[in-house]
Amino acid sequence: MRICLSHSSLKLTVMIHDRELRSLLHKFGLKVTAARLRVLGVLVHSPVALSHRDILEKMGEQTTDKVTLYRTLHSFADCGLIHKVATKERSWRYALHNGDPDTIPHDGDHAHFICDICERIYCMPAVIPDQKQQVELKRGFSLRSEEYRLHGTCPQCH
Amino acid sequence: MRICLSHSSLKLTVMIHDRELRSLLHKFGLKVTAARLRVLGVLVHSPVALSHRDILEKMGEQTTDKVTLYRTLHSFADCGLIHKVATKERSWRYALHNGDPDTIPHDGDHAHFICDICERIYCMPAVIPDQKQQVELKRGFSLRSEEYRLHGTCPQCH
DNA sequence: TTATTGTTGCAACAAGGTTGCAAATTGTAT
DNA sequence: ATACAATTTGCAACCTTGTTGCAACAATAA
Ligand SMILES: [Mn+2]
Ligand SMILES: [Mn+2]
Ligand SMILES: [Zn+2]
Ligand SMILES: [Zn+2]
Repeated sequence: MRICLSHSSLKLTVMIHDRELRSLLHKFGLKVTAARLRVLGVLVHSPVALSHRDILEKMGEQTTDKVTLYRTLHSFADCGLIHKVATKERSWRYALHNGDPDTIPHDGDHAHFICDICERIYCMPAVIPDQKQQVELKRGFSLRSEEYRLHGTCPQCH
Repeated sequence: MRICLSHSSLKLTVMIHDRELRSLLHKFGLKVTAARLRVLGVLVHSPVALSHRDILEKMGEQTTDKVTLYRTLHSFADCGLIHKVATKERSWRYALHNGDPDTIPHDGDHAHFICDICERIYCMPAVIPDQKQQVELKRGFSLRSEEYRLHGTCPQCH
């Protein structure tokens, strides 16, 4: 089965089968289980970030319990295998962190762009507070974390 | 009853009673009803943004049905009387738009700072995408809206 | 192979929010 | 003041997203 691991950059295309998925789990220090392989399989084939419900539906026959899926997604996100992005509607989307891992670290604060049309989620460079904001921060605000989400139309949908 | 309408700026202090609340509702084109007066009364006396549950609790005796409260908050937010700010935990907080209305328009995109300690929500100046982001946008992304939330410690809690 | 530890499925629960509808209330026109 | 149309309210039922506790089960390491 042929799939594109990096849909947004369209740089590398690889064969993915059980073997690859197992080693991916290994690489992130996760035990290899049937449920995790199935969930990872779904994520790896999706160019867009999926909701819990989306994933459950895409699993079809091979479905898991919904709680197991929540727990699986948590462990994937905790170890950095996937990222978890909040939507406008206050629910979560999950996707392989498929940008260039060197330029877009999973754990650092970075912005996400969500396309109103195709719903694709893009990682954007880290936010650098502009001058005005820096002024505000100097007035006695100290920053611990931030969430920056951009909505609009992506290059593919223009 | 003496309350401070603008807690964050601490600029003007006014008497608020039924009369003022009614005219505030009028000003925003809303029918004056008992429920709205009661909800507005709670919001007007709070220096911090409140959740639906907070408001219900603060209404005590004079409580309304929870659905009525949701609907009331929606109409307040729709007409710009209050603003509705998402928290990290994916729930909503409601507060009078009590910054300087000239510098911080309700409807424009602006950032919110939420204090981890006191939970106060501050409106911050509009976000100006930094250079890197502008580059990304020029690459074919077009921006329609954004949500920018900052978390940390506010001046009052230092 | 077995022991240890992490993972799964199930049922029950919880928060936050919405829908449909009948009854009550508001603003307005007479 | 009265009547009317249009909104608003309360209630019950429902929905979505996500969590908890627990017993059974499976993956790894010794
Ligand atoms: Mn990301
Ligand atoms: Mn605001
Ligand atoms: Zn798109
Ligand atoms: Zn504070």
